[in-house]
Amino acid sequence: MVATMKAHQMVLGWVEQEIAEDRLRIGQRLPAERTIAEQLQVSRTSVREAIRVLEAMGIVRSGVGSGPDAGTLVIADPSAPFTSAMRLHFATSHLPAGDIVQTRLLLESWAVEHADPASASLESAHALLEAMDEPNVDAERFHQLDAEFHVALSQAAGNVLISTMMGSLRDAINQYTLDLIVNLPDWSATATRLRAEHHGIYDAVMAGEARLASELVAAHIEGYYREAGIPPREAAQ
Amino acid sequence: MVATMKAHQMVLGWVEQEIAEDRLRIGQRLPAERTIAEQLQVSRTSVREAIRVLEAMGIVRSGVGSGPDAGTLVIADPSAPFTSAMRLHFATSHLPAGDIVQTRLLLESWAVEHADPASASLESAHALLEAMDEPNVDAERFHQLDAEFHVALSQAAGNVLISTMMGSLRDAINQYTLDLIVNLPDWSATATRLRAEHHGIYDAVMAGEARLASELVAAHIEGYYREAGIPPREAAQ
DNA sequence: GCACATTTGTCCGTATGTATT
DNA sequence: CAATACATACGGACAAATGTG
Repeated sequence: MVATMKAHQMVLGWVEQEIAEDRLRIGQRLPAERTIAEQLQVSRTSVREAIRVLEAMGIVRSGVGSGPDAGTLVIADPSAPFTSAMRLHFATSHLPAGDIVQTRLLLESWAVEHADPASASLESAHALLEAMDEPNVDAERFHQLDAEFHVALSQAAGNVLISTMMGSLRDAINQYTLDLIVNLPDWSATATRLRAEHHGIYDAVMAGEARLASELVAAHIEGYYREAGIPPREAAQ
Repeated sequence: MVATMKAHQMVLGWVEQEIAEDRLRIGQRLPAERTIAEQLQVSRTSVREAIRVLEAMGIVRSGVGSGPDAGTLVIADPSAPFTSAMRLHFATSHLPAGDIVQTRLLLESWAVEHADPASASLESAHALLEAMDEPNVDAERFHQLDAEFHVALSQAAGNVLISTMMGSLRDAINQYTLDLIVNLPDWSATATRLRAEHHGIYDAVMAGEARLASELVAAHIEGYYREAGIPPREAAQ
């Protein structure tokens, strides 16, 4: 069992154990690659492969040179694995766009319903609303602000997992939706509608109208994707 | 930009492009590591690092030798990145158990509410029910069957993303909950209750009582974790 | 059964770039 | 301006697995 385990997986297991038993905390640095290699009796190549995987998972970050930003240190970026992996799986066409939209709908309507009106992230949401209200934003810029608005909104519920997933899902189909949105017949009319809906959602959240906010955001997302041509599988919630 | 990009990321980008443009499909093999290295003008080490990352993402699988199981071939296992990354992030203590439970509750109650009574996965769910009804299953075995039952149940809604996430979330806190369950004062009584609740949920799904099934499963999960000592942040749904 | 080719797995040595001291 | 520490990257070499002739 242990003998047949690949060398880099041994390193992965070692790091996981070190973290689980609190010998490695966030912000701390891993030993140098050569040191780990010697300790675990594997080659540096294997250590590097493991570090690459951990990097992709958002568990560590490595930098060259010396000093505070150098070496390999433990971080906590839960969004990293979701975003990149989701994009690739979506590309394989084995993850239907409809499933992604449906999931995003579920997560976001929940998040909005459970948002805390006093949350700081709602302040950034408001700032993004104002930025989108500028008359001279183009479709692409609007789309980006739109994405940030939805993420900020969903952070107000205080569940890092849900807001992280939400953001990653949107990223995964970002290009997909953008391609369709910029080709809309009447972008100006669509933008006006989206602005009004955003304000309606934001106001409902701030007023503590949880149920209404949830319904508004669901309708907003459904309309958005229906216009973009992604078939909504069924109404979530 | 391109010049400063790390060598293995170039390989990752290349693979993603190959997949996105449909030159690389599921089941197909990547060129040999040395071939890729030569094509992209990077070292074999860099190619291997990229393959390790893709492997962790559940995008490829590599085997030694020659033949059908050899080489590096494209697969589609969306659960891989979730399960492993979730476990590690949970270990860093920057992903609260309450958030995980809350998310699982949301996903599973949705899945049950949207389950198709005619789905094949409900047949396996029924088989698992019967296995759990055996009087001589121990706590650990019961726990494992329990986990499989919930996954099978959530697959009946037909959204691969949601059932995958659901399963991974349960995996991430699997050990956590198991440790507490096996130390229950009266395991026998708990098992009896869980059995009854499982049957209730299953029957409601089969009868098309979506709303009821959803409420039952929510109560079931909440009770389960309350007993295990994880503070439920708030009722989801 | 045996030699051979192919391909991943693993390791080592070495050179380079970066940043602190 | 060195010396040091570290990740990055490359190429060569051999082992192990799995087929084919």
